[in-house]
Amino acid sequence: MVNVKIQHDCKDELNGVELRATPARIALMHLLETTDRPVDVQTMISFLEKKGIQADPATVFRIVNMFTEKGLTKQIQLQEGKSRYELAAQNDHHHLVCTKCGDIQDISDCNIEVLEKEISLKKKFRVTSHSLEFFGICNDCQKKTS
Amino acid sequence: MVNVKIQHDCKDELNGVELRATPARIALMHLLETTDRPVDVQTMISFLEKKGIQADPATVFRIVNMFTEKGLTKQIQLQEGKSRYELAAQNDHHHLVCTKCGDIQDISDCNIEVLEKEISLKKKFRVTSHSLEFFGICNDCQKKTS
DNA sequence: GTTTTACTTGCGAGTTTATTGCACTTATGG
DNA sequence: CCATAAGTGCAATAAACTCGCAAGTAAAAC
Ligand SMILES: [Mn+2]
Ligand SMILES: [Mn+2]
Ligand SMILES: [Zn+2]
Ligand SMILES: [Zn+2]
Repeated sequence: MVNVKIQHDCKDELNGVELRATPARIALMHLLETTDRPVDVQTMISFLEKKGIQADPATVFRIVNMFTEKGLTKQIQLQEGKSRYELAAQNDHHHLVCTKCGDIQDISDCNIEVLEKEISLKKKFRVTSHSLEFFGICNDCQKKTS
Repeated sequence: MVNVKIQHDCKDELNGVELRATPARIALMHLLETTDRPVDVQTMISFLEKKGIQADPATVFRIVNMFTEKGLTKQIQLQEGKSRYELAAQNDHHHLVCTKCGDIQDISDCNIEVLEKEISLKKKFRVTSHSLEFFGICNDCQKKTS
């Protein structure tokens, strides 16, 4: 009974939101499920290439837009002039971005919700989402002599 | 003694950071000083045109980069795929971005510093800056029947 | 006030990120 | 297996932004 669950192929996730399970989409879902940081389109293209799936940039842009539209992924922008994508299933969290090595870490348990409520009341602004990012130097980079 | 202080020409601010006071720079400093929301490059170009100063986009991009480098302005990105700029002299604050009309309001007094300290300790990440934006529907847009 | 010089700008070319139309291909349901 | 709707590749296009270089100008030196 070893290896009964060989490796799921994301077919269900994709068909579940009325998207066809194409090689590129399956591979990208795997990538997103196994990566601990938000992924940009260029990284996706390289990843697909390594897997033997050549995909046109236009296609990958269309895929991530679809994924986001269907609620599979969340699009985030970390002041880089490009978008990154991560699974929407993850609970609300934010990021630590190292301005030296580019490392991106998740942080949770920021009780921003408290702030949100204050804003709703004080400013009469109906908050639907927020983005909070911290920039600085990660632990590793602090150790490096530079 | 009316109108003794005609209208200051930002020459001091500019020369103070070793930048020459050119017409475009002076006009843009005025714009930034009198606008209550972060300004993007296209808006700057239109503004200059209205003032009779035609400026090449490359020049305006260079100007805002210089301003930011010299510490006159802060560059911010509100998930729009482009940068906006506001005076760095303003105290630390964040923004409410209406996803309907594009309105941008300032918010201050978010004690993010508390969070920053926690992160420094827990994650050993040296925070140098942060970005916090709330997206939603502004008061005016809530009233509109849509 | 004129000259000098370093700083600025305009222009053109080029890069990166992203979108769109259209013909061709493929996943999916029957 | 077939039909068809959905997806993809390719080419064109667009917006944001950068860079080199020649020409222009602000500021300082005379
Ligand atoms: Mn994340
Ligand atoms: Mn502001
Ligand atoms: Zn780092
Ligand atoms: Zn609004």
